[in-house]
Amino acid sequence: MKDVASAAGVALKTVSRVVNGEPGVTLATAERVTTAIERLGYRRNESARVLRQGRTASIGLVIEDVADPFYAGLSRAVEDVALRHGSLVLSGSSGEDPRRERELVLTFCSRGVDGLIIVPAGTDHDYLRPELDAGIAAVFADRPGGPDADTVLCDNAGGAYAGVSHLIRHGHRRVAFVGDSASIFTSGERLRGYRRALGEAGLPFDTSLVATGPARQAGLALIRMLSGDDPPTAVFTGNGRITVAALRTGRRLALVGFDDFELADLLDPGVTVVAQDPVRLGATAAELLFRRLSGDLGSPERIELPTRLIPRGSGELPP
Amino acid sequence: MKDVASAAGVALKTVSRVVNGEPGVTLATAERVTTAIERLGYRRNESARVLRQGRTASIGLVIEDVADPFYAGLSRAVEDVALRHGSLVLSGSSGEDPRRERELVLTFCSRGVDGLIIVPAGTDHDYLRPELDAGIAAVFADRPGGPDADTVLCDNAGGAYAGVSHLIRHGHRRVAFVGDSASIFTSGERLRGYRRALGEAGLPFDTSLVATGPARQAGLALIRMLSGDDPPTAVFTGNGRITVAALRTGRRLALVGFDDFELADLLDPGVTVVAQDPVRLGATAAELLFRRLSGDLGSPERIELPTRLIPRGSGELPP
DNA sequence: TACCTTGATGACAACGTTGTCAACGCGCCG
DNA sequence: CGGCGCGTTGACAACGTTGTCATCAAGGTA
Repeated sequence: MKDVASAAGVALKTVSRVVNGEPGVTLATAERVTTAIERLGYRRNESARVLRQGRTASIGLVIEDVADPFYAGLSRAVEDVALRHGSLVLSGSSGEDPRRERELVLTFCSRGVDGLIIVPAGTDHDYLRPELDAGIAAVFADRPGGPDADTVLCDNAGGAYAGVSHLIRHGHRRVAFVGDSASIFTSGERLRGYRRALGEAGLPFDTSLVATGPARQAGLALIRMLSGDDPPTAVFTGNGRITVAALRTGRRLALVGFDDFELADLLDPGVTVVAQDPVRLGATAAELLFRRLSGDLGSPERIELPTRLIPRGSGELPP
Repeated sequence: MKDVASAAGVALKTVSRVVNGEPGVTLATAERVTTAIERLGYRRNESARVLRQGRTASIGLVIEDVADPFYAGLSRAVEDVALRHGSLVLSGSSGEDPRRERELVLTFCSRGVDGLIIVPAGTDHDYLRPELDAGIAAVFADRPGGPDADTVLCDNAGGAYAGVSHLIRHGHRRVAFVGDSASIFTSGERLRGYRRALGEAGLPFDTSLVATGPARQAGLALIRMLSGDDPPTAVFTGNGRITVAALRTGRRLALVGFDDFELADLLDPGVTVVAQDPVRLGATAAELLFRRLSGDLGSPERIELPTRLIPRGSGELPP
């Protein structure tokens, strides 16, 4: 910038004004400056600008794994909203590791992000306190981050309730639940919906029909369950990866899965799912974040997005 | 930092030393400083550090669309490698728009990224010249960015050749090619492999068997082709989205698709594909970038990763 | 005792930008 | 013709950090 200034024969500040489109510069002067900028290939140093103004026009996004289609859709939505607000996105995958989540968040903060969108891996977010006090906004997505934090969720319990009820309506009395570790919020909620559906139908909650854990392990548990005596006649799977694991067992199962996935309709039978909308989730969280950033100081919001049951065949198989 | 210094009763520089683990500070002093840091919840301002040292420990990643599983895998790999090198990743989706690509790249540069990994949407990267001269490293991935730029590609032509030859070996004489717009590098290369396979088998190149364009449009073209007179007996699809579009035509097709996808094995028949390895692509590009960043000034490299034919049934159907 | 070495600590400038305020020239009004 | 206001421009400080160099005290040596 200094070089540009001397090349154009003006003061630093004038160049700054031109670069930022501030008023109070003659057309002729602006012209000279612009020419010099072109000629020298000058680009503003954003770090310095950030240092000076304290605003970075960037937000941090911490998710579990970009390679998971659910989070990939969410990412893209966040990115698009950020772009519309002139912001960049720093993103990182926590891989369900609370330590890594924390590390990412703090790194983002020290880089001066204006706000954060976090899919929390851990449950304790006290480490964020100083940052929040310092005015960094944060929105939690997919899982709650705390009682007084902005949060955007899917209706996990309701979705699971709808899916399991659907199976029961089709005549099933023994419906298995195969899901993620129950310590994960979404998984716990879905299990809750499952129990509620059973309860309302007057069916017992039978722990021998419940398997939780990582996808592969859950798949094995399902196989054991199916080859035991008095096996379930239908299965409700608690997330996309586990739905796929269930499909890989190779059996023709009455099945409803939580989370939609590409090609679900092309399988035989088509896979009935409870669909979430990751794009809407990401967009909603991002919009909320930018509302906060532009000064909305209202009390914390907790938004719950609806899910949608999509019947495709597997959920309508008789016992 | 100033506050910490006065709280601990030391000079600014001493705090800086402690924060950076520099030698030359008594244990007692360090202790006092650390305590003060804890108490005040101090975090180093990375922007200022960047401004001072000119190094940001962050790289920029420009891809076509994070929501596409191929790029999602690539992203995750880049992220992991960057993490291992203590770097952050700024990422953005260009959506095949060269203007947007340029905008993203320049924004990243002005934020002072140390290097870039670019899946180029455009063909002209002259706008990068000033940045490259300024010492920012760039690696192009999946598509070449220019003759003298580091590039990591998949063996597109070879993969397509293998896939089409596979169909021919199974008795097909009329093999259609349905792919992306031929102006996209990967698509052009795959078409080249297709022609080579035909040529080597002594089959004619028949333009009525070639359809290119966006997925939906290509799908429609395929349907027209199949219901014409003298239809193809087999189809080679040029990317994942188009493979899916072909599957959605609902016909039992002899089919080999470029790019693997989840559940390809669960369809009936299983879908034979030419698999690329997005994770390896991303990791290779990132490793190359970090090698450059750590001072490797060798001449530009062009790395071509192999593809792998995975027979699953659809590619082995007879004419 | 005087001098030198060593290690700890601090003062200060610099990175590139922008906000603040002053200076300057010009035309207008009284 | 003098003073005033306005629009343009520039000088300077500040953002928070780190690199450079100076300072200072303690301890060892001649």
